[in-house]
Amino acid sequence: MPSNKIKPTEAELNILQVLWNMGPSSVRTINNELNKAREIGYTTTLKILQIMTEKGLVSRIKDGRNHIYSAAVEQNAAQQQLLDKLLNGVFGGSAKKLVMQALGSKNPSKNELEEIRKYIEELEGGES
Amino acid sequence: MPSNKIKPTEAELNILQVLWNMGPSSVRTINNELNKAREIGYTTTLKILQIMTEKGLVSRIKDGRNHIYSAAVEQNAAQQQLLDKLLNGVFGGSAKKLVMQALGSKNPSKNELEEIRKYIEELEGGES
DNA sequence: TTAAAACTACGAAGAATTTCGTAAATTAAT
DNA sequence: ATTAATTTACGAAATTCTTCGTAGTTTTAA
Repeated sequence: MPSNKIKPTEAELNILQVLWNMGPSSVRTINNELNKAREIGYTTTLKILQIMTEKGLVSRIKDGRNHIYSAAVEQNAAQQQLLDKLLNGVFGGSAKKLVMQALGSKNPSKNELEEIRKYIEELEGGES
Repeated sequence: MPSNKIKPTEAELNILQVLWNMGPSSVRTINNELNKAREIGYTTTLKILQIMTEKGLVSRIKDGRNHIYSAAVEQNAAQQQLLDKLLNGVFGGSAKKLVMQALGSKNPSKNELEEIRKYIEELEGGES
């Protein structure tokens, strides 16, 4: 298997989000994005990226004097991992509870609900 | 409103889980439960509980020389809070993606799917 | 060609979290 | 009654995470 356990810290997760949304990016770009939410120093972002490189959470290539960073963990894998943790951690393993709470608290559009309903019907058709 | 923001640390969350599952418990009991997963010293557990008391995450009463601790945050509130975090953190705020991934990866029973489907239909009836 | 600006590396301070040792008090056992 | 065991409080070490300053290099601008 490709990677072990994905356990990004808060700061690392913020950076991964940027990379997932924007694709491969320079430190400058990433830092600019992060600063939309909260002031954070350039070298802070750089440092975290260097740590993430060591951990294998991101990869980087040189582009002139710059580094271009990319997420090295799939968004899906991270989603799955953190979802499992939440599910077992606070929802006692009940996907139903989690799903219902997610649907209830956010208010998804009719379209989204429709898609989810169809998906459920697919699943129901499938197996026990 | 009763409480502000619930932001339990990892260790605190482990303890809350025990309290949610077992109800009000002594330090000894809690520590025993935690030790089923991983070795952890008695005074460590005690210390975390003391910190949690200060933060208002748990409450306690005296029972002879012992303290009996109870969760002071509702499981629901913690669920909501952590769900939001996951949603915004890794699912880009899309409840649909989260729900579908949760349904897809776990495999809920037909009964559960049925309940969820009904719930969705309720929601669809409700609002925009 | 010199000065300013932008970049990486690195160390280390600061903050938050986790861990446990020790002391003091209370209870239980011998 | 002594001793051993159990408990709470507390301090502080150890660990992890976040933040940034400084130094050195490379590029850009004047």
